[in-house]
Amino acid sequence: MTDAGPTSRERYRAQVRAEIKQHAWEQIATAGVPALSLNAIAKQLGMSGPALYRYFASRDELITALIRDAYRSIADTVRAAYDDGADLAGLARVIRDWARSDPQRYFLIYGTPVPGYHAPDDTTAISFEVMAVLIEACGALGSEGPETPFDAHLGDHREWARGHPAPAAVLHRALAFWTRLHGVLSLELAGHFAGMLFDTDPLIDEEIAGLAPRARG
Amino acid sequence: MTDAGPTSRERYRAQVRAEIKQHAWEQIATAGVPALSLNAIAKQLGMSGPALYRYFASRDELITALIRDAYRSIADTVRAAYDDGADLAGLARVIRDWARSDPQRYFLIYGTPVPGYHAPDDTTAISFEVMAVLIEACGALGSEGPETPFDAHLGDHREWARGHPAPAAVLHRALAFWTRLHGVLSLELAGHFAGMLFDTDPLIDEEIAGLAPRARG
DNA sequence: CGCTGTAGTTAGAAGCTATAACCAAGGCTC
DNA sequence: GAGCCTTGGTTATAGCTTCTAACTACAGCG
Repeated sequence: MTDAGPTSRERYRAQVRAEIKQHAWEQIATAGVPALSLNAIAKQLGMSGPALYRYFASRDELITALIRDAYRSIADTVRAAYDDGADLAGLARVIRDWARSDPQRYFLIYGTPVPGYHAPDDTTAISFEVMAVLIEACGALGSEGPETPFDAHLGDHREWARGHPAPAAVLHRALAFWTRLHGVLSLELAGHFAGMLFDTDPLIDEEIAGLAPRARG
Repeated sequence: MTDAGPTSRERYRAQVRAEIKQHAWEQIATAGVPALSLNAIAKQLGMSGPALYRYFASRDELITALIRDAYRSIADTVRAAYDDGADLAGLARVIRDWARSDPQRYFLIYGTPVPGYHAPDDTTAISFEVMAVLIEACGALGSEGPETPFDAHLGDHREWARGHPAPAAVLHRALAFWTRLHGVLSLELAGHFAGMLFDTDPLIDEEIAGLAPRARG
């Protein structure tokens, strides 16, 4: 009992902040980030306008908190799946399920960037957690086959992988996993496949399966 | 001289509309779509507020016009490159150059969707122009190799390609070209490779080169 | 010359973010 | 327990936004 834990005020504050974020997610899911209104959230919570600024200093700070939570959520999801023994195909499946469960949350991370905005450092750290899992999962596939020029280039610039000691071909695969999955997923979620009545799951599966070493020789 | 051509009023109107869009593009490029302000544009043009509504009925209508122009621009760019003899690698190059020249314009088409918004029909028609070029360019690669299950699935659902008679494997390749290129490009333009000091061009080149028939067997 | 339609104006409603000033109540210290 | 001080809430207000309404002036056509 050296630390008395959160005080009742702290607990209340955390509770209200959570409720605010909850309503914010609902607004974003139904109308997108531009329509997010602090005023409307305050009314929904029964308090009037500026009271909300006691909990979030600005609209940007609220959105930043949402972005942080989104990163945390996908990183935990990917980590949990990997610890449960998921391979690359399995990781692709949990990520696409995560994205489809709330497309606007996915786009909050991977969608249109705001020119001025710079994500806080800790979110890039969380983002690397995901990349670390991908690299490990790609490493399980082995790395025979000749090294391409781009492999060598990546091997010389592995600061983006925090200097991860995996073979360059593995880094390349992790990167391609990310870009291929995002390519299909973001176009699908953005509705660019609307009117295209095919099933996107097999496309994702094939794109990911194509990352296996022999297919890249 | 059966048609007297545009009257001076029509020419003036078209001119002002063009100037409005010009300023809108500048605002979007520097601050993103959410910061687009009709009021600010009107002031920049020396007219006061509501005058602008004589030219665009609403903010949404202006944005829709910009979206239409963006689609028109990329379709013309791709078409011109193809007519100049560009292959898939060349098409990838012109598209990525087009996107990098104005990332926010690219994201206006392929970025975060607004939940309620539905693009007008003619833009999807323009979008198909691009797809038609991609399908033709992919057809030049030939289509030997076994047909995958997803190939067959695509062949049965070719309404998205307006019933284009290309072999299913070719349709598949055009689709993968689009998703792979968008995957790398959108992550790069969104800044998710910031801090990753490698060159993305070779990654795009390899992803596109990997579409060649023998690599998919 | 006169009429009509168009381009512009100002005023104003409703909404937003955000700040300022104020008030009530809960918890900590003495 | 009394008093103070932090915290959570209020209302008022500034300044911005989109957009409508009502009005004016002008340009072009018959």
